[in-house]
Amino acid sequence: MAAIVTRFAPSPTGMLHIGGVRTALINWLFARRYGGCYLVRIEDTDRKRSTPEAISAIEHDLRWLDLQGDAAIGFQSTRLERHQEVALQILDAGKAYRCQCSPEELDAMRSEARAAGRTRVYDRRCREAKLAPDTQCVVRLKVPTSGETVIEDIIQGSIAMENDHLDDYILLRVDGTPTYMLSCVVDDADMGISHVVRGDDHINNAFRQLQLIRAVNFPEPAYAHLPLLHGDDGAKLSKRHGALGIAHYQEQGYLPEALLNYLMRLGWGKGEEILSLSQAAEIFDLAEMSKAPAQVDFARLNYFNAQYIRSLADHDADGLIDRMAEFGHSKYTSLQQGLLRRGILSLSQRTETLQELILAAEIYLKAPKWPLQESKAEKQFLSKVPNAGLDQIRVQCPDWDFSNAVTLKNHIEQHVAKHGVEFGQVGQPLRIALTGTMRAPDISEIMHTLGCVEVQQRIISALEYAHKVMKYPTTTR
RNA sequence: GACCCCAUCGUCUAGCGGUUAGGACACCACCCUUUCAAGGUGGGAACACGGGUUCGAUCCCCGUUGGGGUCGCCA
Repeated sequence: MAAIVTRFAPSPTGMLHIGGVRTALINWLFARRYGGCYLVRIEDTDRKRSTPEAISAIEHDLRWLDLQGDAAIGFQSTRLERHQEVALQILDAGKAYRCQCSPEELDAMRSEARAAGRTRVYDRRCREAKLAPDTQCVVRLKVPTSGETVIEDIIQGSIAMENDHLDDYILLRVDGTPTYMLSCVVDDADMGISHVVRGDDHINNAFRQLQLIRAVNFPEPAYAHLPLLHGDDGAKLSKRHGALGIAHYQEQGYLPEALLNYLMRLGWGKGEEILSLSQAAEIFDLAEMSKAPAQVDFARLNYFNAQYIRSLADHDADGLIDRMAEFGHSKYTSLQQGLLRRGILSLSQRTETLQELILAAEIYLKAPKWPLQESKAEKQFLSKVPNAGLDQIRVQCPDWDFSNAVTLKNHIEQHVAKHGVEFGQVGQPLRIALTGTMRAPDISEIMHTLGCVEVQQRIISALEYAHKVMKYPTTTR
């Protein structure tokens, strides 16, 4: 078999959305599976609609996802002359012709065709006119008027289309620039693309592109048309869903590998659900993909992201902390890093995104500010603090072993037993004194993470506040 | 409207003629428990419909319905 070469070919007319990323990912996966090459090409032949902002956004997004392609990103606009050359070649061969129909005439044909229930719009009136090169006109491809074109699509199976339903579509515009149909086919051929893997909104293009490929005798690529993704409301997903731009997911604190893992599982169910890209690349195949469209489900995406965050916290805490710093555009001091290293695992069990993780980590990086933001927590604290003996804990701290949470738990349990109360009567106010919130990790976990000195200081601050508002004694002395 | 495609729990999926239709997310209950989680156990929940083919259809064929895509001098 010839070398496998795939490509992802976004047009820079807007944000890269989740559907486009999935297409890129599938291209990547397939190329990797068969030791092939995955390329990226920007389809910017429409210079009116392509923007430099969109191009840099796409480059940024692909870099974030690490789906940049195995060679430098190509730009279709740089290959104008080659596209024109091929068009002229087809023209010379008599397989294309000049057409001078105006947009107005075409509009008329369009409504006529629609009214008549015809798929083909253009009535081919210039087909045999043999217009001179100097007249203002476009170049159209002569599509066979009979027979049918069959695509053996790797995902969709065999799809047939009657040639008479196909238009003599435009290759070169009036201004001489190539259309997408032309440049796509030429670039695919010149880049040696063996497998065209794209959204199934391109199925109809495949029939038409095949006519062009045959007209110029390019090798025919294999096709695989992916069913499109739908939004969670069942509506179609598109560039117009601004909120679904990939940058949005990055800003929310999703991990690219989690997003990709989630996306990979839409339409492909082989192997374990949580599968790294390299694991997936070992077993992936296009033929196994579902023909049915899938809806994106953010709850499920969150689950995948949470799994990745937890696994990172468990196996590569420093790596995760680095990513938190990067995400928050901040740099942690070595003291803070130490705190995070100790606390990250239990924090990760209650967060789904980097953003949430950073927020949750504040309990270790910042002492609670009294009065508390969380008034319910403050009420809870004030009501239980008189019987909790927090100051005794503070005094005993230096004698306790802070090196791990298990021994700390024993110390606290002994303290609780001495007081003859329920654990919660001490644990609750202590947790709030230490973190300022009721939603926090295990109390001994918190103390272990914070360390003796910080625990003492936070207890003092909390008791001072209690004293201030309810004349509660700050020390046992 | 014409053409093309699709159809298993709410969602993502497994299934490739004979299964108690499996798993995951979400949801509910219980357990664990010092809060919040995580974890564990259990539960409800699906083959769109109608015809065939067959001893037997979720699976094969044909319709219907529903959904999607395309119909640009956009890509």
